[in-house]
Amino acid sequence: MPRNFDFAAVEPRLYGWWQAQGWFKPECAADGAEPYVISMPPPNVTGSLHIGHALFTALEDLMIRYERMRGKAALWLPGTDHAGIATQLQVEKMLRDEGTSREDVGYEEFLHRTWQWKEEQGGTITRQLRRLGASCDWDRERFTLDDGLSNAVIEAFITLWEQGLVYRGPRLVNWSPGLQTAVSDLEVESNEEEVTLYYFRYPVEGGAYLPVATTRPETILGDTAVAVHPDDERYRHLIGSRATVPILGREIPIIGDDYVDMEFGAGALKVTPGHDFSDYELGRKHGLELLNILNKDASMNDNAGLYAGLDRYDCRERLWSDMEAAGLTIRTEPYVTRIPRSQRGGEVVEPMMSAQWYVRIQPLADKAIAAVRAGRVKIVPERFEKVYFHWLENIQDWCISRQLWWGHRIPAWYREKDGDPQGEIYVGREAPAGDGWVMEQDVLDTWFSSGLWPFSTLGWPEETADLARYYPTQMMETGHDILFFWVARMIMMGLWFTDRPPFHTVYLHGLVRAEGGAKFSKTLGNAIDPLTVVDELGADPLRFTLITSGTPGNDCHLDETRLDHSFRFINKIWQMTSFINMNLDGALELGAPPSDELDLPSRWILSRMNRLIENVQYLFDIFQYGEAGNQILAFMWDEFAPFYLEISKGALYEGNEAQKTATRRVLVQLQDCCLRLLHPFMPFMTEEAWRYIPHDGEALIIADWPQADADAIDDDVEGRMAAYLELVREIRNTRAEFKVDPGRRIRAIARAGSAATEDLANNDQILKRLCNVEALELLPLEAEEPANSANVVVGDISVYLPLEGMIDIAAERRRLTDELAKLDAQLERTEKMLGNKNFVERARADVVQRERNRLVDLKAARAQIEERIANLGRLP
RNA sequence: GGGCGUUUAGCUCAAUUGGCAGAGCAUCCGGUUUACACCCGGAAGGUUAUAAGUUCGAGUCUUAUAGCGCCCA
Repeated sequence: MPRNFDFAAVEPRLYGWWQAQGWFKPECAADGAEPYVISMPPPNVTGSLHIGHALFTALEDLMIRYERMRGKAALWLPGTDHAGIATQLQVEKMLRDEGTSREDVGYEEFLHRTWQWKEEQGGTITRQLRRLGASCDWDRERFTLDDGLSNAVIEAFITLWEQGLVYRGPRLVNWSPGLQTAVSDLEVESNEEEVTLYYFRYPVEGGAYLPVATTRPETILGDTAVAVHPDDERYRHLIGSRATVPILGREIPIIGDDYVDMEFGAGALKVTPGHDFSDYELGRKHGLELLNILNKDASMNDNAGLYAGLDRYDCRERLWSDMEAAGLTIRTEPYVTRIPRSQRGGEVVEPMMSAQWYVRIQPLADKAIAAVRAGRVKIVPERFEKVYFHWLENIQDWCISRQLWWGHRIPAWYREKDGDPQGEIYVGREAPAGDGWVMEQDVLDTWFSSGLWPFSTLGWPEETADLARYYPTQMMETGHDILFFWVARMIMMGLWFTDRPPFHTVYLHGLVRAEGGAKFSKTLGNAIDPLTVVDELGADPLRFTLITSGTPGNDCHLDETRLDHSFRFINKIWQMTSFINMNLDGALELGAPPSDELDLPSRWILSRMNRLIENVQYLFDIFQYGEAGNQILAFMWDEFAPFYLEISKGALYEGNEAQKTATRRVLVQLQDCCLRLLHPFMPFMTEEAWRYIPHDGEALIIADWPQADADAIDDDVEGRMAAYLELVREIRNTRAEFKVDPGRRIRAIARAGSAATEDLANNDQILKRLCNVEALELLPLEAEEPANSANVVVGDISVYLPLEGMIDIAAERRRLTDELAKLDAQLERTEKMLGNKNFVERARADVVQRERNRLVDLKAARAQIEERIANLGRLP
């Protein structure tokens, strides 16, 4: 067995082997196995792997490998998303770099170039997922723009149209001037920014003025009213009069509405229904004219009069200085408000009137709410259900059309009628018969196709065998940041089109952030590149770190030192395997011998192991994978390796054949179990290490998941062993305190009498191997206590360590007095608890019993130490 | 403005129904002990943000306050 785990050589070899054997496919399970399916959240086809992808890969592969080991027909279906806006932006940038543009090359050529780009870049991210060990069924890989999925998108759109749930019409939309497309509410991010608040005078008929404040003066040109609060003593007499739009001289009404906030600005409100969502509502309520003053690139249009053609911000400046000259300005002041920006381009989005396609979403939302309420879909952690309900209960119709070129083209045709080029609309797979039909240019929101993902990838709307067997899926694992974008829409669309929720459980992970909560970003240079980590440390440490660093739903702040720790853990396991491997001798019967043939340490460690299996099972059941990983680590690093494995050297090096064989069987059993439990966390090292210990089966990836043996769990054995290990710690502590050379083997003497002491003497390897003492010597009860000794007490066990020439009586007395003080403090606490009638009567029985046992132990230890101090007093 | 989360060791995070607050990293001391120096042994480090309450018992439950973060207006 190699001295170290050579991850760079092993990882590709094992991955290729697993895949070639067909173990990533659900068909490798036994006939009739229950399916377990995860649809992979499809990454952007042209993207490359970042730490967020690594997190979902680690989690989903863990789930899939776990269920595969449990005998399920496990299917992790991979794929990629065409990611309309993101990809189009990338290709446009490429064209810009070539000195050309989307418009210059034209529609056909642009699509051609984008497909070309997809072919070149498309394999990158899926290759990178493989490096992490993702056990996906690559034969079933899908792409949102492939034929099958495009067919599903068209089917879904036409169905919704026929059901009257898709409509087209002019609405105020979030318009992205740079991208020249509408975007949905969700794609707009509003954050507080420092801007300027402009105070100015609205001339009113009769020579008066109304003071108004705005952060967007250019929209004055689109005002169609001024509003004041009907209770406002200052201005209410003006309701019904007319005001004049500055510079343009257009007359508009002054209206009264209690929507106006009298405290804001100067108390009066300019109303721009064409470029503000609140004003739009106000305008509808009051029957105001709706004026559009912007072109699609956010330059001013003819409605802006002499400002036509100016960019929106140039116009703002020019208009303000013209108003200043006209004496209409009051003042400006710094102001903090939320500015809506496009999630993709980062530019300021303008509300603008535009004809778009919408989904009437309420009927779909109602079903989605009901499904979660009824528990047909479970969201982990549960608190996100509230967020989900709140969003769906206040949902707005979904704007699904985008003025992009890259995406699913909406299957609609227009024909001129009564002078309106779009007077007639036809929706269908093919252009209708007759002349003059022109196909819709708009494409669908990327999330429209993503919403169909769990069933479109399995063949829907065709009734395929895969759809029948693997739908609905079991688990949807994704980030909580796309709960609305994606998860809610999948649930809506799944219920609507298949009448079943697309998955049973939603597991939401958090964002991976840098230390201190900073966002990872390339520009900040604080990004951890998963591929660099894989190159340097291997995939396993990255996976283990990501899984054990977080809890469901919470962002995790990734501490890079944990990567090193995971790497060292993996080395540790390799070394443990290596130790077992080199102490084998020929064929070995698998499984531990029956407990009555085992020594105390073996029964102890098997009890601990089975308790671990129980705990891990419980934690997996409640999706606490991180804690499960940590518990396995703690078991191996804090119990198995430093105690059992060390103690086992006694039997292996000095024992008889029966002892050797029994110990080997226990060691192999332990390591086999740990490797199985860890396989979903760190598939490569565990698989490779497993080959070096006796095992049953072809590969760990398809080995059985461990089951706890409740009969092996023995509280009595664990209690006895815990006391001895406590004694070990005390002896080590004492040695350190008296500066005994770690290499020096010392004597240890106990007086016979307690059963525990004799039990310990029968297991002399414990003290011998763990604190470098000779075998425990037993003195008769009536014997004198050994001279010049330090004394160590745990419960009713008292051990003397003769340390000739090293013991300072005064120091020993001080040490024992300190010890006594500690014991007294604990005694006081325990006695107080047990003296409390309420505690004894009301606390759980096992808790009370534990305190009673503690009291007995503490009293015994105290008596021993007191005696010892008294004896010290008699020494010269 | 409404909602959700969060605040635990210097840093990053744990803590199964409420039952003696734990890891890793960093720090200090000591070690080439035949699986591992990618290691081993020992030490130090905490009024669990603050204030009340419920309870025999609170990091955990309730209420209020403050800081930080996210979501929705």
